[in-house]
Amino acid sequence: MYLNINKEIAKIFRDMAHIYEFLDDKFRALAYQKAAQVLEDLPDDVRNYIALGKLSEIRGIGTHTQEKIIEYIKTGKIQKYEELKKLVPPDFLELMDVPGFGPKTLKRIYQELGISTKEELIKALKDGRVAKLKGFGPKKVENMLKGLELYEKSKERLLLWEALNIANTIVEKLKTLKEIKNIELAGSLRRKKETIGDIDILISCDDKDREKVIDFFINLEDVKEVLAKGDTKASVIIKEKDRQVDLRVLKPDEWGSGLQYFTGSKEHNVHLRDYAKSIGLKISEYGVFDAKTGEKIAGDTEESVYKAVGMQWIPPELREDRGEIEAALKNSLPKLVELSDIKGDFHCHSTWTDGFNTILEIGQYIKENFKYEYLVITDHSKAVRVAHGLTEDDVLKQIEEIDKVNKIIGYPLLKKGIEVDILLDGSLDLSDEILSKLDWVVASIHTNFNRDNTDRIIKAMENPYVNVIGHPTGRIFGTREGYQLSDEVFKVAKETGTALEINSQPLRMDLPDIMVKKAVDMGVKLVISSDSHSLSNFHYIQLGVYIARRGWAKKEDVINTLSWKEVEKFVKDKRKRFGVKT
DNA sequence: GCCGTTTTCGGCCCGACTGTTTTCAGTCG
Repeated sequence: MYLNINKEIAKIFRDMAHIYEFLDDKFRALAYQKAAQVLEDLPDDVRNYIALGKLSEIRGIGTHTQEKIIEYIKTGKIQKYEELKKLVPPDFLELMDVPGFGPKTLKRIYQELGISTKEELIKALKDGRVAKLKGFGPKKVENMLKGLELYEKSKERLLLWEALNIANTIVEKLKTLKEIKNIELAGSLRRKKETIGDIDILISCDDKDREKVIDFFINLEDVKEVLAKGDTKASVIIKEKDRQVDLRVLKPDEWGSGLQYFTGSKEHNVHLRDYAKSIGLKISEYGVFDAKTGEKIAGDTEESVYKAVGMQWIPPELREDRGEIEAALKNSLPKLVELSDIKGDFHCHSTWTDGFNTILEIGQYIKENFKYEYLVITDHSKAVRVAHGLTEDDVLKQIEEIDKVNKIIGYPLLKKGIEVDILLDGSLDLSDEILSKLDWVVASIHTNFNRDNTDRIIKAMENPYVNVIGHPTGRIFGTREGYQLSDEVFKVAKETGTALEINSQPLRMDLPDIMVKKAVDMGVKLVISSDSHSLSNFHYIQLGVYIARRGWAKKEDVINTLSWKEVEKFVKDKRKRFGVKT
């Protein structure tokens, strides 16, 4: 059985794109690249789209790519791909991702030197054979070797939370320079993608101040090595995690178009510029121009850039070419949820199980550092032995403890909850009687990840006391990929009035953005949770908000934006639905 | 191979940089 068929086919399409590039058929390459992207962005198994006849409706998938997808599902392979593979040495497909290794370069090395493996190629680069080819030289060869090193390094991407912290430290230092007029993170960091390659910082200042600003940047104590320094750009490697940080300096009147361009994504920019072209405009990092007269129409702010092409300003988190351009044209972009909308947190652990802080410490910390109306304490239940999960008796005792702490705090900030375990058969490891005494119940899977868990999750959602499914896909970066959530899960969530969690732990970020979008589209409610195990963890909630925004979530989609009274209604409504007395 | 934004055929983002060239191809973001 296929573990993740969307990704498998996307991988093949990416390979095919590479092969077509190699064969100098760049537009066909583009088409396969796009189709691969679309497949990876699908929140659901591609077979379900086919069953509903909706696959070819998606922009980027046409009759021929659809046929090939169906062929793969039926036969486990794509004939055309098998044929194409014979035309390119297998190592070269990977090599095309290496900086400095374009299709033209590789093709000539293959044809003129008869080289077909990565190993041979490295040897030929080093012994001077490549440098002797016409149009090649020592510098190019040097850059290719450097590219190989960079490629190995860039395979390890930073998690968003780490990257944000590193970048913000530098931004704060830069902000102390009064010459800087604007400063923003750019690239995938500004879009809040799950993982980040390079850190891009954008600033604007007067021309005369450029040198001073760039010098200040490359002389920061965080900098380990300066890679490049020019008039408009500097690249450094910083001490922390040996990461590359690029600083780009813009002119103040090009701030908007520059920021727009450097924020990306590439796909978003291509689509945007393509559209602009169709209405007689031209967009570049220097501004929006009339294509005929060359007259500059906009560019000082990002708003002006989008406005010039008749669109709403698009929040960076949406700029992935997943329909935001069409929506912005129709003035129908959602108003995304914001951190300031969040009134409470629904998932955290105390010293009663595997948390580092007592309930009192947690309560006092939240009172001092957050403007929350409520925080639900949700320790583990007994099945999670490694965390000393709570028994029925423990739960009753903890309820008393929370009442005591609330008295000390002065108001009922802390609510009584549990992270109850979903067992292999989908039943829960605490009785309904105990669950009924709690304000809020998170149900999570902590065992048997390597199976389709649809049945377990659905059974848990059909329990009247379960309010949200914790970390729904079970993924952990670098450890487990997580299971797919079938359509059925979203349907039953909607029907039963059960929410899905956006777990904000940096290693989880679970739900992933594309599934958040699916939940939003299907009317399933979301809960953003820090899943804190220590006081500093509570700040992860910001990360969850970013993910929610990348999934197009509005305030109304997120339970944390409700007052506690409204949360209680959400809980009661579900119990009523199942005919339970409340 | 895809798509329809006064197109169902004829396009497919834009500009900078680099290294190799005597005017530009290849690559990148």
